[in-house]
Amino acid sequence: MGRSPCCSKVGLRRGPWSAKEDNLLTNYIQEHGEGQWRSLPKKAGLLRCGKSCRLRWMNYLRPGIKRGNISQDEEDLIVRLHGLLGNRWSLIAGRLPGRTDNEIKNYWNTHLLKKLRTAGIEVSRPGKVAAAAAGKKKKNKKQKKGGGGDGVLKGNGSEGEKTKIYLPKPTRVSPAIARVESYDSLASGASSSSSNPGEKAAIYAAVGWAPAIFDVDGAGAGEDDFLGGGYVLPAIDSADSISSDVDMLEKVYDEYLQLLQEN
DNA sequence: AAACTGAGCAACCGCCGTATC
DNA sequence: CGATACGGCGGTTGCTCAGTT
Repeated sequence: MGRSPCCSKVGLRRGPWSAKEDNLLTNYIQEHGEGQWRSLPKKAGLLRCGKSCRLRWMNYLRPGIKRGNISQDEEDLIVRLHGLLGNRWSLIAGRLPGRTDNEIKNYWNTHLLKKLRTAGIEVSRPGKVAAAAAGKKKKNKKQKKGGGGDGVLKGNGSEGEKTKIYLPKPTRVSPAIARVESYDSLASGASSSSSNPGEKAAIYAAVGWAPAIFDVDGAGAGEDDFLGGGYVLPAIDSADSISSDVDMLEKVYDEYLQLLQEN
């Protein structure tokens, strides 16, 4: 389908927002509510494109936004949810009140990836993002897309095709997820509408990371390691290592179910 | 003190799915 | 039923600033 650019860009401001622009936007939205982003800038007297306004509002001006100081709990949750959902930042953000997808994405790319790597944990990021985050960005401008960023949900593996996988519908496969102790302690009292472990694994499979996302690094991270060790991506080394502790699985699964319901 | 380097983060870009016409 | 608008998402870029040489 054809689709015109969101804005003509002609005569529109770009770059950092000024306090005045923030005010204009905030005031307008407080009066008229969100939505109609395309026409909003004009009505609000902003020389910005609608997308830019939306982004600014969603990420910074919206009431209840927390900035910075991501707590250990939040960090743990991010890691777990990332294991579940992959780079679905908006979903992850949905589980962290006051946090935005952009912030979480940035935090992941700048802090967590580094932390995981420092802990000897390899995080596979099919496509190119890994390079950008690890070795530090720049270059390769405009090789965007087509390479598929998110290997977890957008399939693709490492080549160019796009095989998109949408929110999974559970189907049965055999459970196979490695236990990661720290996650037991992390798992916050998940409800237990849960059920069949096989079904759970199926969901992981459906999301695309099963069963390899969590894989205990044999050498093991000690308590001081990130998350107490255990978050190891990506490869399944063996079926043995993904033995059958379903405890963590159940908890995470419950969360995941909630996620599905919420969305 | 200046130049250089790298990390962090705000913002942009392009694509997608859905709604509407 | 196709075209377009819209909202949203994830990946990437590029500016800024702190740390290092």
